Amino acid sequence: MNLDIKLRKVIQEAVLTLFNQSVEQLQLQPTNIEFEGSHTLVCFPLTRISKLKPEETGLAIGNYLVEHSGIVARFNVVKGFLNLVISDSVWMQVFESIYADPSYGITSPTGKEIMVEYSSPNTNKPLHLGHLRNNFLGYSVAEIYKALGHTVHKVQIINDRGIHICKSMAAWKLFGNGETPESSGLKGDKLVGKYYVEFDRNYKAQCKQLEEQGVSKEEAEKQAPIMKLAVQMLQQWEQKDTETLKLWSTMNGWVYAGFDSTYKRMGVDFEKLYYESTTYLLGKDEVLRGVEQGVFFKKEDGSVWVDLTADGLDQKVLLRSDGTSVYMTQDIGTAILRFRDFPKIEGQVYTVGNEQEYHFKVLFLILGKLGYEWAKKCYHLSYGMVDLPTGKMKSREGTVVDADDLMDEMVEEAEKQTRELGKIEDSTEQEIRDLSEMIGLGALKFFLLKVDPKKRMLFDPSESIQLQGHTGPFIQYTHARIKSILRKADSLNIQPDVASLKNVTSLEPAEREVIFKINQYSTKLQEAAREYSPAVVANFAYELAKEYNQFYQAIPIFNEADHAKLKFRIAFSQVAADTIKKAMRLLGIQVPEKM
RNA sequence: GGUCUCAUAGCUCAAUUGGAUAGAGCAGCUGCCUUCUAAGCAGCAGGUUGCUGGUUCGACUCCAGCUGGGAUCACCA
Repeated sequence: MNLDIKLRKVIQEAVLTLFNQSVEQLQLQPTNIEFEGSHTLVCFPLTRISKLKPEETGLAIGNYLVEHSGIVARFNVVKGFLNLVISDSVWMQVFESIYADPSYGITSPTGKEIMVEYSSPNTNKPLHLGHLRNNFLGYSVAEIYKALGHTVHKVQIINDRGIHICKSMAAWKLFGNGETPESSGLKGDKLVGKYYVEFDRNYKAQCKQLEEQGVSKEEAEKQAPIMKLAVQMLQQWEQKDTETLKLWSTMNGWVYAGFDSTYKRMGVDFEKLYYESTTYLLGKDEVLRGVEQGVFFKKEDGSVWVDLTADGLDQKVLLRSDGTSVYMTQDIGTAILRFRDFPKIEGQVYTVGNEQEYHFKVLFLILGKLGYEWAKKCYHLSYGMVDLPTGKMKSREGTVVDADDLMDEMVEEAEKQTRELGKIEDSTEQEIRDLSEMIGLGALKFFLLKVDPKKRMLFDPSESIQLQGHTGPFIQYTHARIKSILRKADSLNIQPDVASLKNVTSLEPAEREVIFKINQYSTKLQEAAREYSPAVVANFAYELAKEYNQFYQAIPIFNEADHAKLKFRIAFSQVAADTIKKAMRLLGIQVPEKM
């Protein structure tokens, strides 16, 4: 049984015995470093029950625990805080149970299913820094839920339809001269992105020219020939014009090939892809059904609305007067379709930036009004924007940080530092490149995941590329370091086993700290899932690595004369490395054997 | 303007969800490689938690107001 749970139980027992009353909630927290002990009971809330001063309450409980618990060796009371010292034999038991359990931290299947949506880019531009945060977050949240025994379906919706892709198509048709990814050597998404920029450039020039001829701004924006072409192509697309459809699917195909290689490098994956072009009509029936049921209403011009003023929001349009769908309509259809495809899922997690908070509030309310119980189990994993030192990323100002370029830079920097440190002399060129890839991506992922998803964050390229300190590579390094010890132990034929652990009766403070951290793993995992926050896992991995390094620096392992203790330290290092690896895996970060 | 949200060391982030003297990293300064990997460890310095009130044994955390950022409120996606 988990130590914290055990401790809570005996404290509850103490309170019941001493004060003749039961308590549900106990405030148990880690002890501050300046006091002796590992667990601290906050006594203030208990004074109502004990009818004693906080100090006296702590003293009474402390004495009881030392005498009856078999867990607590001694204690001290500072103000209203009862600091408990857990006996080393108990710490050893905790360690032993983790060590002996090969599936520690892996929960058996719960039978619960959820869906996680992430990425969901438009198909007119390459992926950028914002998508990286999105992808790493969504992927990691999915992995965290999997680790807790849930079945998770990773999906995305691809916005392959609409005026944005038609803009790229229009520009390509006018200026492309048949250019392809093959002919240009450009990645497909980059090529299509290039024509999107080309569209914008020409569109602006045409607008300006028209305005100089005396046309009003609004009129110019409509009349610009290139825009007229894009709009015309959208209409032709909707009329299923063969030639337009062909170009559309060709260019989208280029984009998907480009995205695929980027996703592969990022290490993210999807079980199923939803395409807007195939789902955009599905919401319409549901909306019309809603009109019949009276949850929506129709205006005189034929447009359909939902009234959310009772929920503190306003009225939203669901179908245009010409009967066509809006974005919201599509999302209604897609959500319902997903629950049909995966009938066992309890809910959905939408990994989408916080600028769409209002949209999802409305979406979930509407799904609830349509009578879908699962609407309550839908969650918008809303994350903050990634800012640059210069402010927001603006495509028109060319300040967008491209995902592929950024990964290249990070890996390049990792390789540079790896070679400078010169620890890899016996490695092949290929091994150095693989290692650099692992470190560069580890740095990037950790950087984006260590921050609370809800908060907007700053990406300063010069600082973000750091590989020391509170970073992924620091943790990767700690893992590699431990592996080096394990290799040495193996070569010395030191084989740790459960039996020899029984002969270890005392622990060094640094060892206790590491066991304490490792013991927190499952609690942290649950917290991360509850909060939809990989940052909890990231910071746990960092703290564990930090604690281990302190142990590593303080205690030379192989100098130990006591053979049982030596074996324990090898076992202990093994568990630390495994836990680091497991935690990092949930972030999508690999750890090396050597670095 | 309405609604939502954020503000913590010079910079980037934490703070066990109301608990002790608010912690890390980077940047700066000082030590530690003849011993298991110095991408490390130890230490110094750095704070009126945006401001003003309130709630209570206790507030970075909750409430109100103010200041300053950001988002959102389209028959756009």
